Amino acid sequence: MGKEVRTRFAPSPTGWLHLGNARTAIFNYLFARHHGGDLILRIEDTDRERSKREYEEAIIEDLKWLGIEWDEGPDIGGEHAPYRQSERFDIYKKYVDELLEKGYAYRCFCTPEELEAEREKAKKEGRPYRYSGKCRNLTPEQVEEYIKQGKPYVVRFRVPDGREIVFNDLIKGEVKFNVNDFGDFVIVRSDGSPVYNFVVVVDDALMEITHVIRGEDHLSNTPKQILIYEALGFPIPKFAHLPIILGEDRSKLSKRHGAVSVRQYRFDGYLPEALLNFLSLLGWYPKDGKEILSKEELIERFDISDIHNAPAVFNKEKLYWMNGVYIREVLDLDDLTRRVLDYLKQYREYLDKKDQKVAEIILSKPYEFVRDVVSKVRDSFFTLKEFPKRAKPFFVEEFELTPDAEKHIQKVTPEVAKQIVSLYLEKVKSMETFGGEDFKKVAKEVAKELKLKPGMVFKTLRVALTGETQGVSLDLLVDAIGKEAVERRLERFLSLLK
RNA sequence: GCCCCCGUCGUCUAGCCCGGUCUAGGACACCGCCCUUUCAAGGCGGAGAUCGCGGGUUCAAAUCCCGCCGGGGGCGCCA
Repeated sequence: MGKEVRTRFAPSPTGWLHLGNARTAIFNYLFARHHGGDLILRIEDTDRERSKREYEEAIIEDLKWLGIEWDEGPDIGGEHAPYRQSERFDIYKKYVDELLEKGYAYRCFCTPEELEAEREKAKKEGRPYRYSGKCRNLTPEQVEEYIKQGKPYVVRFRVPDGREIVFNDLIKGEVKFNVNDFGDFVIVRSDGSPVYNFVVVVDDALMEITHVIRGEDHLSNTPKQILIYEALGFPIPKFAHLPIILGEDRSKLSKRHGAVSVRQYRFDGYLPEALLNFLSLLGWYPKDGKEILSKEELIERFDISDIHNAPAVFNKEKLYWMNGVYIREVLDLDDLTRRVLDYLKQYREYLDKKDQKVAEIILSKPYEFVRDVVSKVRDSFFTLKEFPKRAKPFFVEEFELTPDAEKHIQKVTPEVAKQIVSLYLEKVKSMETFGGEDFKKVAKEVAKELKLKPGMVFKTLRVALTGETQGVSLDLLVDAIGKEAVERRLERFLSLLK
């Protein structure tokens, strides 16, 4: 109670968690934690048509996955429960009654058709549409009569004439609106359900939210909300409107731009730490310029006044790079290995057919072996999804030659390839032990004895051992799979040549 | 149409509030070289922004003022 900072994230469960909303959640989280305050999760499901419980669950799961923690919410409760707006209708009703009683709101019996006509007319005359105020001054008797007749009605907020609303946005600075730019707006629908602009105010006030941090698309709603705060006698919180995230074509990021949900990135093998880090840097930058930051470092450095106020284009290339940094530099080996394994277990279906097979093999191998492979290839894959492709040579012995590999064999001629591989195999067999450090030495011997360029020998051996013309260092591969596997593969390759 | 927000390399941004140290710094992407059996990673270097445009103010402007242009968001019984 009475914490100095309380923020909230209030998604509506009409789809998966969108990157833009995720960033809003992150900023609310960072801000709250930086100030030792609380974050409240509230579900805005007043739109019964579009809200779905499964989306709510998905959003909660994605938020948790990202590493965001809240102190009160529908899943954990709290002293301001319930946290789903659909369960708070009684509360809203009380405040609607209060507004009605005090004259701040009134019942409007206009039909959708009438309103549509008003809108048309305004458009034709080239002036901005505003509700005419037709029902503004109905007498109590008229209202009673209409109600008795069973006429449906909405409740509208009575907007005072000519008021200028000024507020100091934490990001935008001083913002002014003239209340005449919008007419008396609806706060309760004809089906009795209250509308967003009204319920946010009631909830934010009752939940003692001190800082409302949300997307810039809500900026023009703010004056309406301030009017309601005032009418209800609630203290007005501080507002901070985040610049929105744009797609490559500089329009608001949406499905058209491809993957825009947190979940999609998860399926694509992104790490939550990387996504959190990246999203934090969209419109905000730490003073010391450090880009790779843990959650704790982000919390420590986060300062809302450093938020850039121009919209930011979502640059997936950089996210991709950053994910790679987390894979090769940030996570410790066991952690990384665990994540690779978990990913393959859970999201195998998102891999190519070929990679799915590789994934199965990987999952069948002992943990230590997989970890060893991960340590050897971690600087060459950028998403978890790419691991099977990169690690394939370590796991698959019955491979086919890629077109490039095929071409290479034709180029050196199958005869010479056979010579190289046979001689190499012979040498390996004659050795007591054969490890990564021997690989190069023996290859050079072979090149010398056959009077061939070392490069050609190496490439041929690569094809013989992996079926590919490029990939991990062969000494690392040999180290991991061991002498016997090398012999098996070389023999198999020779048999393939026949 | 009306209201509001925004405008530094292709992109994310530092600097702008408190004019000079900015011949505008960093990161991603791009190009080259090095390392290397290949790819990747890594190291080094390069190219890339007359700070949207035009006027002022000033000895001096990315930084202050004005106008314009451009981009975006909002104008619902959606949130």
